[in-house]
Amino acid sequence: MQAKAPRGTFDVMPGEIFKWHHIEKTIKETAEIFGYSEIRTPIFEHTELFERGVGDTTDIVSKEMYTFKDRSNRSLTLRPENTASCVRAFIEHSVAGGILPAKWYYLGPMFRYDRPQAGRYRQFHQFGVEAFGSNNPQLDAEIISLLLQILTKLGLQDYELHLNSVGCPQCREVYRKQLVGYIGPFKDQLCADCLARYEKNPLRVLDCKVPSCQEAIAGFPYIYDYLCADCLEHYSKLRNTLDDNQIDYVHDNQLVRGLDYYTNTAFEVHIPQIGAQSAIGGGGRYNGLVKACGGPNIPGIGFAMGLERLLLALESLDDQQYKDHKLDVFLAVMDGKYEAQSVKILTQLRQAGIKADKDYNGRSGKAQMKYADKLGARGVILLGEDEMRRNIYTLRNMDSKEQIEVPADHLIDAIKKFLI
RNA sequence: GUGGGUGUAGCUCAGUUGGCUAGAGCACCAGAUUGUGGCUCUGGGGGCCGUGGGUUCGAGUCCCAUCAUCCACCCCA
Repeated sequence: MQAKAPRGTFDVMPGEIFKWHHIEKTIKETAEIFGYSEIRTPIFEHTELFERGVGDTTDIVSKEMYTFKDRSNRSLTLRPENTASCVRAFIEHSVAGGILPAKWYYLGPMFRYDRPQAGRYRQFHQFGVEAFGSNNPQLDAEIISLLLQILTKLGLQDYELHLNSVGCPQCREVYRKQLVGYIGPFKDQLCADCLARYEKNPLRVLDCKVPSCQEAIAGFPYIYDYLCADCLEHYSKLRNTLDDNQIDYVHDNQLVRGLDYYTNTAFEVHIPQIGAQSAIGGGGRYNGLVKACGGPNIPGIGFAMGLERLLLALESLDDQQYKDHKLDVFLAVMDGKYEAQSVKILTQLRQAGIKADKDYNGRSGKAQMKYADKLGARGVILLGEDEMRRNIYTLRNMDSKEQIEVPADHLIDAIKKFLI
């Protein structure tokens, strides 16, 4: 039995949790300003949901899922992402029969069996949004804008937005056939990975980083050159909307997302400083997904954002601004015979909503002062022989060192006036 | 799944060509005259030297394996 969290997982200890609270709060507030409501789906789902919803040729499904059998021999899988679950919930609860678009957000842990490295964990956390029931490119722009606004609110400036369109099944099929024809003669120049991509998902050969592959495919057309009239219009409307709203982006012909269900808009936001895993968020349109999962023919769009990566990017920022005094007052008991009395006072303070604590380890008076200081107390209440006899308390302000005596009956008011 | 780096106290690290009871700083605890914090000084607790083998009179130091961790590939958040 070793005390060690499993590989690729980690604890967020109490001293660090304020960072998480801060980004979670910012994220939720922003999503709600944009009109998105939280949805919580199960941490595990039927394995089949991910196989169909994510695509069984993807790396995620083919080699990264935590899949297990339950006691009734059902095959279940810890969610590797949350879009498939949202689609399932959308269908299961017949949301399409209500007001559309349905605008949802989620926040929670995801699981992928990957080799850990900077910004990549086996249990990691994503924030994401999904909007079902509109194909309006303004909605694509809204989603991108939401993602960027969160980054801005958190104080992150140095991000890059990459944008592309992967077309619809019709124009992509035309392009795919052309591309296969182009690549065919150069097959022997491709790396082993690209040879596999050539068979399964030839578009992905385009963003291979192996130099020999890049040489082999140099000059080949991109999907952009094959977009049909509708897809091209969708893409230019999106770009116009972004331009109108001063959102900078880079058109990236090589941005081809790994998940099978994407149509039209694809985007990624990178923060290069955080390492090789620099994609802090990414997403796109998935107009065929709801139908593919057995629902009505309803379009959708969404993105996901990695919270650990967000934290990495935020690490350079000043921590202090998020920290607060942990305690309003510390109750220092200078004489052991008043221990019982101190517990009663503590109870009153806490009932009055004052953040208060005391020593439980028999510290001396001096040590209690040190302890109060380390706990970040604004003030200390001194309780000893003198105070008990005169029915008062001594109140010390830890910042100003000022000390006053207050009648026992007025303790709560005095604390609020003197310290808070 | 592949490659490289690293594993010594809670944390950051020293530890000379293998050789006495394994060290420092920070952190923690206790003192520095009687009921008072941050600075300073003094003292103290705490180490299967990642784990398991091997070489040797002798291994923290060398060799092998294994695990973990970090970084990169891959993929992605």
